Amino acid sequence: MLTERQGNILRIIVREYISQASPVGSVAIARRYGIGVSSATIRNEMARLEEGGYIIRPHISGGGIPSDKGYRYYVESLVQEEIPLNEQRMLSHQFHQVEQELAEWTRLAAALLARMVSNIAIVTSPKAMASRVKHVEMVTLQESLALLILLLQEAKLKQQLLTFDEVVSQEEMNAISRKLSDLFQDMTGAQVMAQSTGLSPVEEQVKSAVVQIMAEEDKRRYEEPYIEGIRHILAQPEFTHTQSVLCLMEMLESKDIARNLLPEILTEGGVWVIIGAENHEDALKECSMVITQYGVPGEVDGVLGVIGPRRMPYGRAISSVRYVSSLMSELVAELHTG
Amino acid sequence: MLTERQGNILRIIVREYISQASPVGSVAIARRYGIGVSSATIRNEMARLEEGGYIIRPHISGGGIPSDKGYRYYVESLVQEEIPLNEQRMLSHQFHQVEQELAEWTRLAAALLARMVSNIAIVTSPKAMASRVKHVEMVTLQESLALLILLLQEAKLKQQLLTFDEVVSQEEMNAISRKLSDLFQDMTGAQVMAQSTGLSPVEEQVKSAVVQIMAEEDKRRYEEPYIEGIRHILAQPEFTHTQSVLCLMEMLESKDIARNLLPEILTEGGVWVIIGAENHEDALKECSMVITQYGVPGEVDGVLGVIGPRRMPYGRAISSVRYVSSLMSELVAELHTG
DNA sequence: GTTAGCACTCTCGGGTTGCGAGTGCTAATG
DNA sequence: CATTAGCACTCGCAACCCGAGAGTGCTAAC
Repeated sequence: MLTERQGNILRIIVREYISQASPVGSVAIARRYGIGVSSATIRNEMARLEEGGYIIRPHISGGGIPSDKGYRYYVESLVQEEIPLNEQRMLSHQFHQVEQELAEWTRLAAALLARMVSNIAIVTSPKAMASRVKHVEMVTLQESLALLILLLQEAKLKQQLLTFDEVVSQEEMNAISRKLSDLFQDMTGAQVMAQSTGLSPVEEQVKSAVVQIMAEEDKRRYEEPYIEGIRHILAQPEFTHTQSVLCLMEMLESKDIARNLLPEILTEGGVWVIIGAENHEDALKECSMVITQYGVPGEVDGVLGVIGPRRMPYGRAISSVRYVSSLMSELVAELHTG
Repeated sequence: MLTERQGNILRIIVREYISQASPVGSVAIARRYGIGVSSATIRNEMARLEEGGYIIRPHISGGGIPSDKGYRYYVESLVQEEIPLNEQRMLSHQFHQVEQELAEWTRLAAALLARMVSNIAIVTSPKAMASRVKHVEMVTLQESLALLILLLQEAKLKQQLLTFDEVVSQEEMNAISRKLSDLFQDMTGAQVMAQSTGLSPVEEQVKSAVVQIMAEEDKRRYEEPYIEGIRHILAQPEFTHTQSVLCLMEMLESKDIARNLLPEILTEGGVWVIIGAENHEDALKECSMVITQYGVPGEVDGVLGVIGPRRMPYGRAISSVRYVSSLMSELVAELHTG
C-alpha cells in the first residue's frame, strides 16, 4: 500500500527521529539524504503518509514524527541485523568470566543488555514448567532450628528455616536428608505431596515444607526480574519533564511485572516488538518493548528484553536481545540436561 | 551561639521548607506561627542566621532556605522520636509473615523503609566479619559436572558449578560431602586453605573452590545492596528538572556503592545523618543520608539507610531507620547464635 | 529591643514580537 | 502526468517586557 518511495521516506523519517528526537521536515530530508527529488515532492509524499496514519504532525506546521503504525512499518521492513563478531566474542567471554551461577548469569545478562542498547533491560531467571527435586539437605543451626536446603533442577537453590518440636541431632538430620533426597529425587511438587508412607513426624514436617516451596515456585509464572539501566531512560529527552516516567518507575518497582508484561509472549517464540499503545499496560503506552523468551523449549524458560521510549534503536535492540537470549539459552541448556 | 529565639525561627524555617519546598519569608513565619513577635523582628533574626551561615537566600530578595549547617543544627536539636506502637507492630508482623530467609528479610526491610519515608532505601545483607563454613554439599548434575553448595554462618548459601576431569558418582560425592563438611566445619577461609593432608584430587578441587568462594565473600566489605523507592525521589520537585538525579542513579546502579558510602559508619554505632556536602561522594552532594549499622556487634553486620534530598523528614527518617535496624538485628541474632 | 512604614529588589506569569523552519497551494516545466 | 520552483502563510521558540506579588533592608518612632 506504500510505494517504494513512500517507504523510503518513512524509513528516513523514523531513523532521523530516532536519532534526533525532534520532528523531521521535508527540507531536511531532501538536503541530508539526496534522493534525486525535491522537498516539494517529499512534502506531497509526507501528506500521503499522514493520511495513511504513518506519521503525525505534533504541530500544524513543522515536521512529522512516526506514529505507532509508522514505527511498526519500519520494524517490519528491517533486515535482520547481526551483532558484530568481535562484540559477540566479548559478550560470550564475559559470561564465562563470571561465577558459574544462574543468578549471576541472569544479572549479567541484564547489565549487558542495558549497556548495549542504552535503555532499561529486564531479565527473569529461567524457570522450569514444573520444578523437580534434585537434592534435599537439612543442616542443624541450633538445637531445634534447622535450615532446609532444596536444590531444584536448573541448579536453583531454595532455603527455608524450620523449627522442630523435638531436638534433632545433625546425625539424624543427615539420615533424614539422605532418605528424603533419594525418595523425592526428580519428583514434582504433586508427586512429593503424594508420598506419605513411613515418614516420621520430623520427616513429615520437612516434606510439607518442600511441597510448599515447590508450590510457590510453580505458582508464580516468572520470577521477579532483574532490571538494569534505569539511568538511561532518565537521560532521554521525552522523559525528563513528563511524569509518565513516574508511572513507569512505579510499574517497574511493583513486583507483578511478570504477570502484566508477558501474556502474548508465551504462545510463540521469536523476538517480539511491542510499540507504544500496543502495550496493554497503561504505564507502558509511551514505551516500546523488545522481548523474547529463552531457555529450553517446553522445559524451562525465562523472559528477557528491553524497555525504552518508542524512539528506540530497534535494529540494535532486536539483535542484542536475540543474541543475549541465545547465550542464556545455551547456559541454561547445559544446566538442564543434567 | 544561637539565642533561643533564633533557634526557634531556624527550626520553623527548616520544617516549613521541608514540607513546602519553597523559600520561606519572614512574613509567612510571623503569620503562620504566632510567636509574639512581628515580621520585622524575624527579619532581623534571619539576617543573623544568614550571617551565621545557617540559612541561604537563593535570590537576593525572597525567603531563606536552610544551608547544610542549618539542617545540621535542626537535626542535632531534634528530640528522639519514636515510631507509633501500632505501626511497630505492623512492621514486625510483616517480617514474620514472609518466608524465613535472610535475603527475603533484607529485601523486605528495603521495601518497608522506602515506603515509610517516601525516599530511596538501601539495605545490605548482613555479613560476618570472617565467614565460617557451616556445611558443604556436592550434588552431581551431569557425569563430570557437579554443583558445590556451601552453607556459611548466618544461613548464607553459596553455589558454584564444578567440572571434574574424572567421572564421579553421586555415592562418591556424598562421601566427599560428608568428609569435607566435617573437616571444614566452622573454619574460616584461611583455615580451610591450610587443610591439606590426605585429600584426593577431586577433594582438592572442591577445597580450592571453597577457599575461593570464601575469599571473595570476605573481600567485599558489603554485599551489593537492595535498593528500593527510586520512584519516590523522581517525584521530588528538586529532582524533576536537574540532571543531578542522573548522577545519583548512576551511582546507585554502579556496583561499588558499599565502598563509597560507608567509611565513617564503620567506626561507631548509632544512626548517622549525613547532610548534603558532608557527603564525600560528588553524586550525593545534593542529597542527605540517614544510615546505621545493624547486626551483632563485632560478629556480623550490615548497613541500612535512607537516601533523599536534603529536604527530608529527618525525624521520621531517623526513627524509621533505627526501628528497622533493631528488627533486622534481632532476626540476624537469632540466626547467628546457631 | 521592638515595631511600623517605606522604598527597593527580585521572581514569576502572561503577553508580544521577530526569527526560523516548515507547510500547502499554484503555476510552470520536462 | 509527475515533478518542481516560488510564495504566502502558519506555527513554535526564545527573547523581551511588564506588572503584580512577595520579601527585604533601612530608618525613625515607640
